[in-house]
Amino acid sequence: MRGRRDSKKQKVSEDQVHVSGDAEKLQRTNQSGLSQKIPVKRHAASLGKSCGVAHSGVNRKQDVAEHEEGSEGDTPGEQYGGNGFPISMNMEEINDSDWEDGSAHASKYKGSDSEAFINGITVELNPLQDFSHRKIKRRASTEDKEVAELVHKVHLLCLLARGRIIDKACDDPLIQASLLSLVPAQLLKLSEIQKLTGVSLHPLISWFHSHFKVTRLSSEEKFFPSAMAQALEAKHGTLEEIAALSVALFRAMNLTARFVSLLDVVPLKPGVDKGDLPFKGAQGKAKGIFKNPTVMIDSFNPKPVSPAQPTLCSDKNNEDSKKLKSSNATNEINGFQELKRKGDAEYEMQMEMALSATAFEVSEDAVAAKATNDSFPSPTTLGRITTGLLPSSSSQPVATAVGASKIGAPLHWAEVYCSGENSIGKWVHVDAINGLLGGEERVEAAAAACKTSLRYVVAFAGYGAKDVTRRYCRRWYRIAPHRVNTPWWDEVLAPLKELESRATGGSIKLPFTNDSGLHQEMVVESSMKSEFVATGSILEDMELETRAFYEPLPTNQQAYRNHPLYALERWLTKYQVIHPKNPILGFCNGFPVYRRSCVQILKTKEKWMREGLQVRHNEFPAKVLKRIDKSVKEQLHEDDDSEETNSGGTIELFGKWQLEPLSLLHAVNGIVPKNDRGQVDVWSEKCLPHGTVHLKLPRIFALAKKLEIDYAPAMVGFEFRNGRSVPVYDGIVVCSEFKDILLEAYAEEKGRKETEERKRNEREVISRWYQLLSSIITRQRLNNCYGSRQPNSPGKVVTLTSGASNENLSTSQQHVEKMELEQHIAVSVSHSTEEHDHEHMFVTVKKCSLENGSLVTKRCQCGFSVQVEEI
DNA sequence: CTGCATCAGGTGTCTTTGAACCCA
DNA sequence: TTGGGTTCTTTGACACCTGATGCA
Repeated sequence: MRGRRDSKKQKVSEDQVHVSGDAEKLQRTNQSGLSQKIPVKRHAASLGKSCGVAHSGVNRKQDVAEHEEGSEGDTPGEQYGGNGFPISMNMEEINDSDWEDGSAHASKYKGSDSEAFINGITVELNPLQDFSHRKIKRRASTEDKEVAELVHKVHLLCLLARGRIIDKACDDPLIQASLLSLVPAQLLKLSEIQKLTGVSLHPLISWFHSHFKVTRLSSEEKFFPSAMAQALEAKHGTLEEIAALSVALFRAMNLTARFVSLLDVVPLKPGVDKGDLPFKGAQGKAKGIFKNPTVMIDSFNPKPVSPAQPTLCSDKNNEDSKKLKSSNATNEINGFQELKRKGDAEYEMQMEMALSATAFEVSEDAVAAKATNDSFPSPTTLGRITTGLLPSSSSQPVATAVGASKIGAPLHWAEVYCSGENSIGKWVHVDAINGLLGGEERVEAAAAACKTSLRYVVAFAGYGAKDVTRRYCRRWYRIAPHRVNTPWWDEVLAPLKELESRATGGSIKLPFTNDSGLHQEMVVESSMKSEFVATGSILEDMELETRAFYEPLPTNQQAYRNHPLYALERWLTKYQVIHPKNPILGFCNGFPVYRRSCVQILKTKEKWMREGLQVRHNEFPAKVLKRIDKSVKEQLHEDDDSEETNSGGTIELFGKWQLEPLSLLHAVNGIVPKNDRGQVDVWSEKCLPHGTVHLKLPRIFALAKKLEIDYAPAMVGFEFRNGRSVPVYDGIVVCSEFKDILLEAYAEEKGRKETEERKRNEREVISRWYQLLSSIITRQRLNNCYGSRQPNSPGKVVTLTSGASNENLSTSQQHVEKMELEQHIAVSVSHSTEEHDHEHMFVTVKKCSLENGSLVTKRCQCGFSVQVEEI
């Protein structure tokens, strides 16, 4: 509670900061010599309110509320509203939207408006406040999250595309040939080694490391192969270029090599780890994601520093190593000896337990790698690059602290396939820039030390790509939440993986000849290629997947919350249970750690039934929950003795291991088996009782009832309406034998209803026309008797002004009839008016019988006729 | 300074089976 | 009188996530 109270206090304080902060804006914008306080007080006086002067420690919102109340309808209030923001604007909105974005709004109040704005608000400056440290936190909305994810994905795709471009450049035959021409002859023998091992690569990497330097962090916007060629010529360039050159060299020497890139993508979640945003330091130049992530550190201290200390050139390391010793408590000279922190011992023990429990042996290589870890430089050492060639008068933005911390993050390196490693071969990490070999275990730590999160490590070859992050991370559970959803990523990589797989496996390399200095690459595709491709790729996949099994157990309980492999009982939800409770992989703070696969989801019988499953007989609930429900409470009050009520107060949950396929009831003698409510729950077709069908036709229940066929309403789900969830019904369930009868009857009934409806409409139309014509006749008679010379009557077409005449004439047939009648009436009336005083004498000419009477057609000698329906 | 444990609040998801009244 | 249709009113418990805080 204390913490909560404190946070509330802080909130008030923040409000005060807002006021003061805006006062600062006013101060900034009110450059015309106006005092900061005087106008404010003047306005306060004009309002006659004591709220005028803000008093430190008084809630600003209260002040503003009072202010609004007092200024309602007043001119000052209108000024306030008109200059700052509408007076009707909710102050909460103002808090949320306006105060936070100081720079944007500051400009809004410049000029003549500023004074009026100041008049409308009461502030007091607190010079002791440090506004630069004001931190306004806003919870990310769903939209923010979606946007962040989209940006993350786009950035990822851009970096993938970039990697492919670089990879393609590594295959450039000219660059490869040029590189080969530089390599000493004795090193070229490397290509002849049948069973290549990491160790055999040492001389080559050493040579490369001593000849090529990283001198820039960001590349110019230049076509990459050209930039690479220039770097080759100059023997220095960017990280990307030098790493790509190393890959090109390996490929030129007929080694199977990949260009590997750590994709430093913008965070997946909004507002997370903003310091790591690759483009943040670019001073808003909005070109970050398309450039090297370390672009913002272009012009850090140009003091010439020796290149990265290679493991293989250890004599260079001493001095820097000493610096390291003092600067990085976790590292020692080339030793990277981890500090023995609390929990490390437990970690080691758990690691062993996990390994034994998962029955996976740590390969000798892993042990060897661990052993060789001691020979790698620290992440900080990795960060050293040569910057002496940078112009001291660079106009590039000065590096930020955050950006600077990213210097030296391992972003690009190579992987060389060493067939001599293991019995099946192995991809070996080769960082020729830093002279590192087999240092995959170090990459994560080095990246972390340089504030670069290791989330995606992608290997490029053959214009394809493959995610090899697993190889470089030790704690996948930490990375996984920061990666994009797996299906999407897999889908993106699938075609690229195929390309990569084709390029890196299955080629048999013949001994090359080096005639007249020109390297002849002879690669003969083996007839077994496809088999090897599949095997090699799958083996690597297996290797990467297997790493998950010897991932160490986290030492903190929190890490088990969403750990993909391990689970603690305490983090289970109420609908989860551990089953079976073995093996125990280890302990965390005394709590047993289980496999995630042992976490079972529990559901009620009803829920399982919806999935076409039912609980086996004599199975006890895996878990029983107490239901705290209003209705149950009420029920308990009403009927304390009922056992049903007692059981209704709990929820019995069952696990998947207690289930069997749903055995549905059978319809017998045309009777549909129903539930307690006299209905059938049709969650899916699986839930339909045997021998029944679901007929989804409107009002078919009425027909079933009429035909005395047994049926049950089909409840297909629920919808929330009027504050409660109500069942949704769709059609009925009847026995299969009645299906055809019902459908036929339904069709027949439908036809009958349509006919009935049509006849009814016709009768209605006729009736209305009769009314119309009757009124016309009456009108005509009246005209004849009393107003035959009225100006608007003679010779005029009678228009259909009757309200009834326009209704029910929607069909085309009716429309035609109407038009015909109009003509008829027009002719008749016109004719009759020509006869002046003619009085119609109707003679019955036609009589036809109807259902409820007869239709009589009467015609006058003048040609005017009417139809009269006699009932 | 960092990482972890704990707590509390915000947010989103899942839950779920009327009753009164009118009218033909 | 009865059965069918319409209208009324607009949950709340809980899991999960996140930020704040204290502690080692």
